Amino acid sequence: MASRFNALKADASWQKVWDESRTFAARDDSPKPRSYVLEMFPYPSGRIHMGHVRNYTMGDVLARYRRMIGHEVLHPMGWDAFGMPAENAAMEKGVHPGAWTRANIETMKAQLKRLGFALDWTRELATCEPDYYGHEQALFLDLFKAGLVYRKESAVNWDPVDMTVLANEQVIDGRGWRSGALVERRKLSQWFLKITDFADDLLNGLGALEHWPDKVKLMQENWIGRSQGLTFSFKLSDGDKVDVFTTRPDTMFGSAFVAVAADHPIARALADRNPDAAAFIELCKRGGTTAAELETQEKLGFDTGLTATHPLDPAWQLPVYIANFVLMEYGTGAVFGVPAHDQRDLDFARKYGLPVKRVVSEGEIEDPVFVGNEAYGGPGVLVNSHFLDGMDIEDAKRTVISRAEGEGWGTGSTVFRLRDWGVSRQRYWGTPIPIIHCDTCGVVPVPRDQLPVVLPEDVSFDVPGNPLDRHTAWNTVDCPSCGATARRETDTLDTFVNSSWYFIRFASQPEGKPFDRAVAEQWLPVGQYIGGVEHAILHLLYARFWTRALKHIGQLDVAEPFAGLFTQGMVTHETYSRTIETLGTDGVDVIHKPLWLGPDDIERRDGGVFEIATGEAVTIGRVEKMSKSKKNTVDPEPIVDQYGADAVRWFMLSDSPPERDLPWSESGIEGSWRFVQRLWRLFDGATEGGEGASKDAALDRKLHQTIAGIAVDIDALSFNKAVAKLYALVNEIERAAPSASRSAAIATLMRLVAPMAPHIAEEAWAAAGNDGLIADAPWPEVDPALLVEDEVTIALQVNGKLRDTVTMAKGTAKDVMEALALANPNVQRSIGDATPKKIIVVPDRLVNVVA
RNA sequence: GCGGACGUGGCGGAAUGGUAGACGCCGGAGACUUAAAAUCUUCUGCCCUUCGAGGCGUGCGGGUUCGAGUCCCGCCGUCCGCACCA
Repeated sequence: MASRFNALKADASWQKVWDESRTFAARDDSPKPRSYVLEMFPYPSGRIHMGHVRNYTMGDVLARYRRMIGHEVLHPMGWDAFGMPAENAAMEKGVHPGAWTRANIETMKAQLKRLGFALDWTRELATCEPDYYGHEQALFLDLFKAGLVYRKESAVNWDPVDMTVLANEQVIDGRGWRSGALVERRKLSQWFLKITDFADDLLNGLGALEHWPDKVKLMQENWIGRSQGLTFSFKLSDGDKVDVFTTRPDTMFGSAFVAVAADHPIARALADRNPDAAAFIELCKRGGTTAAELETQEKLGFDTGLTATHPLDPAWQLPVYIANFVLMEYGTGAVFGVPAHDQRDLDFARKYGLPVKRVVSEGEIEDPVFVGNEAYGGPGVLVNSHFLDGMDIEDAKRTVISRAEGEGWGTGSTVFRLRDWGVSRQRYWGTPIPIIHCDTCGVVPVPRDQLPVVLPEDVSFDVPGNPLDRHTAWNTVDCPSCGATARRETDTLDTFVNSSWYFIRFASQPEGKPFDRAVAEQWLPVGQYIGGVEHAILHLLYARFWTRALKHIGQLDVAEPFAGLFTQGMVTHETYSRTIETLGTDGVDVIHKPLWLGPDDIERRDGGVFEIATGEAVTIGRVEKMSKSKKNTVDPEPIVDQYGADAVRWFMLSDSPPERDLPWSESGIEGSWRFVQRLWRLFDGATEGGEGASKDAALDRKLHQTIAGIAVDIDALSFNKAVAKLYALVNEIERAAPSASRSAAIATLMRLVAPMAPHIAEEAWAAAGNDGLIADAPWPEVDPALLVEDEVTIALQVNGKLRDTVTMAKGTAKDVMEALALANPNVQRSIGDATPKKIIVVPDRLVNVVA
């Protein structure tokens, strides 16, 4: 008789079977159609969290479903194992980063296994092992040889807490993305990858990514930031010249000044002989870079005393300023100011009393004197602009550019916001950059036969900074070129380099080289990539670049690494807090602030919520992303212990659309657990023999509609809809009287739930006497004849309002429908004395009487 | 400031321009039980009700349409990304 489904026991036994039979190992030589399903690999921080569970469950459902429809599926897992937390742990706990990382991997791997993911563990990799990063070093040298790697002295973002350089992308509001410390500017010799060589291609390539979210494509587009315009020269009064870039060459006749960045060569030259200029430049550098500071920061300038000759009017001299709002990193580091049509220029002009001349008019206004403090940037017609007068903006741009090119003082040009990728990190726990610095030979690549350059194990973290710098036994080497004593590069690679090609290594991992081209090309691109939207720019852009770079050097012919991308929402939870009083920094003021409490710290009683430890009343806060700081995390492991893997997986897929946030709740997981038990009661009952040989046509139809429906939903990653359809099917099976149809439906249901709840599906499959694994079973076939209803419910409307519904045979003739509608008492009552003016009949849908 | 997404019951959310609220959660009532748990049945947008029905409902205001959650215009709100990018 019906027993309980023992999830703990079933989970373990089926996981063991899958493991031992290598059920999910992908075959490189398979003749089947291929599916590469990949979720962003985790950083081994210690334990898995609900975000991982949700991410990997989604990928798993897709992978298992694709197997069932006959694909050879590659669904691998590995570890993004280099990074700063390991070094932080080393400093705080005195444990070696490698030992810490490898222990975390063991823990997390065991946790992932308990969720029964259909992963090919034979391809597992960890980026911190020499057999991964050694190949990365080889690829780095290939790119170096191809001229895609260079070294330059540059101002870098220095994180004073983590004691490292950060990429621009890792600076958020002027603070380090990890430490939150205010970033300083420093000059260091750094390694760069020439991502800007591919700026155009990276931008254009977005157009072909049909299965990427528009949002992510747009974010990348904005990040790459292509601007078309004119780059041209001003002759300066000292005989020098200055190049500027503008997207508005049409406004040439509205210019009032030229401004250069504080670190522009002209500014630096002036500072050498003018202490006031030097002081101004210092002032500019001190300015904060946060959004709030920038918004309120005044536009400041320093008059260099130089003048610039307007290229279209030799008699016209413009003052040249050093200005705090001009960026050296963008364009040419110099601009010409058109105050009437650019807000920053207007602010600047008003402050220094410069002329403000209107050159674009949106209507009747043609007065050259521009009034007000709001620049006009909209459409219009050129005015006060000599030969440009009367043209629209685009015409005027073209005219000025062709004139500049004809006269030789400027060229039409494209400028990108994207900068080259600085990959040097002054850290230990990363891929050593395979370069040797020799006093005589300069920069010398490590010879291939000396790869991998392995990280030394014996390092100490008792002082800040990079331990590799202090490790002279490691960093002192003979120059491969001249044999003299030389020094190893002690910078390591940004961890984003590790994740820029791991998906290629998953597809093919030979021993002697990074990948086998033919094998990798069979699997790539990744068909469906799933991960958090936080990687929309950095990781995804770098991986796209790396793929292009490999293509450029002839190692891999793949246009894009990820054909399909899905960004899943976060797992959220209520927050709990009570207010505590604490003294402010002055030691006097009393500040009220929330003390966050965890879900296990509180209890609900007497209609309220209280802290268990103190009995104090607790405030329920907003539902937020699970985070340690808000203490609203739920550890997956005890949940799996209590409810089993299938219930947890089911909950992860239920209710919320996968791209939106999923609010974790106790009642939700209990509901999922109840459903698993409901399934078991059906499956268990089915083995007792399906009594009756009768057909149940309605149930047959429902079953086949469900098979077809959830296939569509899974393909679209609409797991919540697939789950709802399964609930509806189960409801109907439970209500149905015993019949052959019902028994068949239950047998089919096993396969329908197999991608989502694989353990109970295997258990039921085996109990029903089937051979082999349900994981290897084919997806049920759909009988197309059963997808169409033979009866339909028709809505009867009067003036668009629903008055009744009637059931009739599908395909009922229009005039019959109309007659039935007019004969309907509810319709008649609603029409009353009025005469129908018009009757709309939509076959198999509705009749609308307009009266 | 620029760009984007979203707004539907107490909650998560369904809905090719055609019966709004599928499915789940919470909640109510009942059955089974000595009792509880589990399970099952049933109700569950709001208002009004003479129990036949009716009215109102998808952030707000307009519009297109026989018909709008869905399309168009204008607001409001929430969230996300970028941000002195010339």
